[in-house]
Amino acid sequence: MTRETAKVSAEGHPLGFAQHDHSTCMNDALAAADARCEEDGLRFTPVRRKVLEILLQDHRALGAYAILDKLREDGFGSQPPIAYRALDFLVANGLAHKIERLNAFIACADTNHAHTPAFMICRLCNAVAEELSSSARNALHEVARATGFKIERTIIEAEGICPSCINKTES
Amino acid sequence: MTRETAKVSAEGHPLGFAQHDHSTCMNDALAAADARCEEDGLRFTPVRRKVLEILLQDHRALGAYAILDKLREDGFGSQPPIAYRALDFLVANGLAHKIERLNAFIACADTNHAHTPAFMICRLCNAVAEELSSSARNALHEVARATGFKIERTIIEAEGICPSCINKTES
DNA sequence: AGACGAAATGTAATAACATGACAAGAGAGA
DNA sequence: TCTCTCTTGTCATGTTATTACATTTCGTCT
Repeated sequence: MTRETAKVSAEGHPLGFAQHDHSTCMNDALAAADARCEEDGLRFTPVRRKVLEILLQDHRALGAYAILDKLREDGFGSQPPIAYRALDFLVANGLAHKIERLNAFIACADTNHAHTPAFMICRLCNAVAEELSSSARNALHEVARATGFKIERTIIEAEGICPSCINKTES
Repeated sequence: MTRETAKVSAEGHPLGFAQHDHSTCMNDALAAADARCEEDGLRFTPVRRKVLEILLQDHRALGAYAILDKLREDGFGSQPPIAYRALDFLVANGLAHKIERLNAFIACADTNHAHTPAFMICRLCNAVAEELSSSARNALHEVARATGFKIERTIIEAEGICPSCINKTES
């Protein structure tokens, strides 16, 4: 996987590797974010909203600098901290996630619950699926409890090939 | 956690957060690596061996540039690819692991088995414990199978506070 | 409304992490 | 020895992330 394809890959079905109504999903997510920020007294400022829009629009993991490019196009500031601060806010409040394997960010697929999901990353099409229930996290917590380690955050990512890419290579 | 402490932190008990006989553990690991490379027809060259020694010596996660500094001190080349190539070799052959959360590398704590362990990362002392059995990985594989996703690599890391740092903050 | 403190933003500079490209050297087998 | 492959040395560059500080915006108190 080159860095280039990581940034501009044109394929894949990120939301659980399944097709969906994109404009609806975007509007819903933004509305949910509005409601959530309102409720929690968070300031959902223009940059923050814009970054979330960008992430939702692309619907895949995006590097901070890719986001920064889009911000610039839309007349926002273009220095790295602009993007990183907005991303910090979104991640801190569960509206987006960081994919450590890719050093990239993705909009949260389920704003309704606080969660630390698992991710499945396709190395061919760069689609990223968010796995919400994740029994893996529970398993990890059990191990930690046995060790006396206090978990504050879990990072669970699987890298491999998504169903749709498996089909393509088989044919 | 600053980048500085990440590089030179002086405390912590990385091997499962437990104390151990360090020189023995280092010699054993190097001997095991020698044997393993011999067996598999791998070229365990001086740079590669040196990088493994550095990782074993520090016994914690080390960034590529920290390793590079030590290589330079020992008369090896000092350009980034020197370190990255050796690290690639070690990681590819299970002699070291990359901690994605830290963009850093750590010597493998159990060279005898091929494995993809889980890691517990203390954000106070930067100790990293390797968890070998990891039922979390099994759970992840089950989820993937249900989805039709083909896992090639798993990344399971927990960030939090290790037992010894919990004790310190309590007192 | 005016003053104040906290939070957020704008901007420059720099640090930290990682790869590409190509030349030169070392080892294994014909 | 020739040659092919793997490894190393080196320069250059690309990518990701933070520090520091000035400025603005926003809520709140009076």
